[in-house]
Amino acid sequence: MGLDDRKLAVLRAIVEDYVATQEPVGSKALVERHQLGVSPATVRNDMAVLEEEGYIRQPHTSAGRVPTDRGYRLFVDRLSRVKPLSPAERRAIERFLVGAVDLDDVVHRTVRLLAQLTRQVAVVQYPSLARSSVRHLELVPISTTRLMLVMIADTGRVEQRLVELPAPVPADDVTDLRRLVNEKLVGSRLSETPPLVQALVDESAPHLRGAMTTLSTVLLETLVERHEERIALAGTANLTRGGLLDFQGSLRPILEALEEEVVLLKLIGETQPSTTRVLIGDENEVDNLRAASVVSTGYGPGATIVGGLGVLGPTRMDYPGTIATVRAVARYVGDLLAQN
Amino acid sequence: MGLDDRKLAVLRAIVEDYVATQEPVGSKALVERHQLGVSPATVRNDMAVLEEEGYIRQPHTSAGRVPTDRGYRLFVDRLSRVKPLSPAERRAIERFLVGAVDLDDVVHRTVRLLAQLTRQVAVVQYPSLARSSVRHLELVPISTTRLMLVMIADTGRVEQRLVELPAPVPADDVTDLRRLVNEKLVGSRLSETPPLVQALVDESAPHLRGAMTTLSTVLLETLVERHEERIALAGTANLTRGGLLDFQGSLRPILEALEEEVVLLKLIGETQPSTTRVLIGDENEVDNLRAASVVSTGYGPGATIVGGLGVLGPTRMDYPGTIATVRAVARYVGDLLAQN
DNA sequence: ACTGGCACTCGCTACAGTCGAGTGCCAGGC
DNA sequence: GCCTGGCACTCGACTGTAGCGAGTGCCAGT
Repeated sequence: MGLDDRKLAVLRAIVEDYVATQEPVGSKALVERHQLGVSPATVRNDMAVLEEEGYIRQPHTSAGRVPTDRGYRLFVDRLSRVKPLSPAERRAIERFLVGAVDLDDVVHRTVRLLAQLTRQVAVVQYPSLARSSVRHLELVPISTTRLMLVMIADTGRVEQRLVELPAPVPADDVTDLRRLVNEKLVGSRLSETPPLVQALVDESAPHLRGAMTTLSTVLLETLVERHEERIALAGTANLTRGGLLDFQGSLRPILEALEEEVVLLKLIGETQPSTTRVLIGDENEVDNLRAASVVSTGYGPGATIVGGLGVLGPTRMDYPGTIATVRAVARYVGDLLAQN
Repeated sequence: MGLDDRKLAVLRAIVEDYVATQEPVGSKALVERHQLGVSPATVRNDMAVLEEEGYIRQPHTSAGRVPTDRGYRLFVDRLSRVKPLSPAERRAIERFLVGAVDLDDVVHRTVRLLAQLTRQVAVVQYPSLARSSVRHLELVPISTTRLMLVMIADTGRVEQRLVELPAPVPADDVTDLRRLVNEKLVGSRLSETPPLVQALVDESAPHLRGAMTTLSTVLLETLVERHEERIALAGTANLTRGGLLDFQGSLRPILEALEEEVVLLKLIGETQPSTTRVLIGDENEVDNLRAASVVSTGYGPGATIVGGLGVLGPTRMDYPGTIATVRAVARYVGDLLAQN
């Protein structure tokens, strides 16, 4: 792969121009707009090599070049520096997140902020229950055979679920149940809960066992499992920028994918390390999103990660800028959670 | 306005054909597909009158006719009967809603069901807090100066909010606060709450007054006000059916409108009587939605209404079918809530 | 190894011509 | 008086042709 420095510079120039203009870029325009110090003919030769290597391609024989997914990949990995945020953006972030009163509020503000700053579709995962620990469990009697189970996590997340008891349970027993589950479970991570919950059932007094069993089932089935991951979404209207040129003319598959929580979680929820993840076009496992790119990262108080957030846009996006924004927002949100 | 029966029949035929084919309909095709018993020439004369009255129009001089918003309005008001649901649809509704475990679950299932059946964008408002009454209020101490206020409404809705207390409050006082707010507020409608809450502050013992004041503020400000209305949305991908022919080629304004909760509430939240409301194109107050129609209705246990639900689609939609589906789903959801 | 020149490709636009669906109008018939 | 068949007309959709120009690949020359 004889990709000398100049060829890389050419690739970078192509990506930058194409992202800016949304039009295939030719050799002549390239030398005019960037100081490459060589003639169009030379650039053409370089382009031929780049095309052969699969970094760029020609939409039509007589058109300029367009980066391929592979080209964007190389650009992101080796040719771009993360743009520092403008002071204006910095201020926007701070102003937007100050005054959040609630976890719900934080998440909603964040997703809107992210959509607005990047001008793309923003996705924010609520702090994952699997990565939270229990701060408090509350049992509220609704009737003699129904309880409302409310779980408050240390991340501020609150989940509730109706529990149908197999038999009527008197108020005193509810008090006992409440005390028991709190004694055993408060402070423990939900992902490590199953054995604890089992022990809870085994150790409870006979007259509580029936209620405790259904209670534990609900806890395990609905609160611990992935099913209860939550997602906030904003900025879908941004998909229509670039008037159907992006996404090869059909928003349909994208919108469909965005309606599936499972898909969204896959996109932004699997961020383990604190690095920012960039998925470009094809690299995406979801078929519907092969015309899109995703920039995502984890967030959380301090160094721990409790959830993911990111944005989705056309492969033709401003990667350095987007990456910088996503990171910055994640950091601010993490700080906000840390104060909690 | 000399709109005799035949002219109305012609209008009905035009609407039905246009909705089915999505193409301007001409006089010849009309007499072929409907038994009007007259010749194309006669139909043409009728069409000329209908056009003069503003019920239909010609997109181009040499094209067929297309209904105007006014034409759809007349069609909906006087020319269509509500289609009975097919047994298949009936079954789909039942199957879909059975097994809902939670209010959240009910709402999510409902909105997806509605989107799927009507093949349009579905919107479901959570039971309005203003129309609910308090079943229980729970105060969970997070720290000495922070409480989590959890409100459970009789509609099954659960809202929580963090309360920052002005001064540390010992556990015993929290118990007192909990008892007081529950004694006073349980059973009352939230819309009628303000005086009760005020009384609560006035009557509380001096050492509780500070905490009670902020508590009441939170109750009033965030739980009672419109701000806390919630909305579920599904089926945005359906906007892309009809490949950009609907919505005059731009989804942008629609998607923007759908991101604004306030707008959605205006659309479906203002349903007072139990009748189904149909807003066609221009009739809509939201500028962004002047190319769309909305069919909405209220739902609730029995005859009371606790929230709204509906669908949004192109003005060119199957009104009778959509109206029938929306009504049926609303009724089923109401029944489901009544069982609660 | 780079550059200028040149022939070539091919999409885009404009233009002319044809086709046909659909209309409006009018004279004639029930 | 209302309906009908006929006829001339309009105009969008489609087709084919031609010219333009951006952009390329290649080659010979420095």
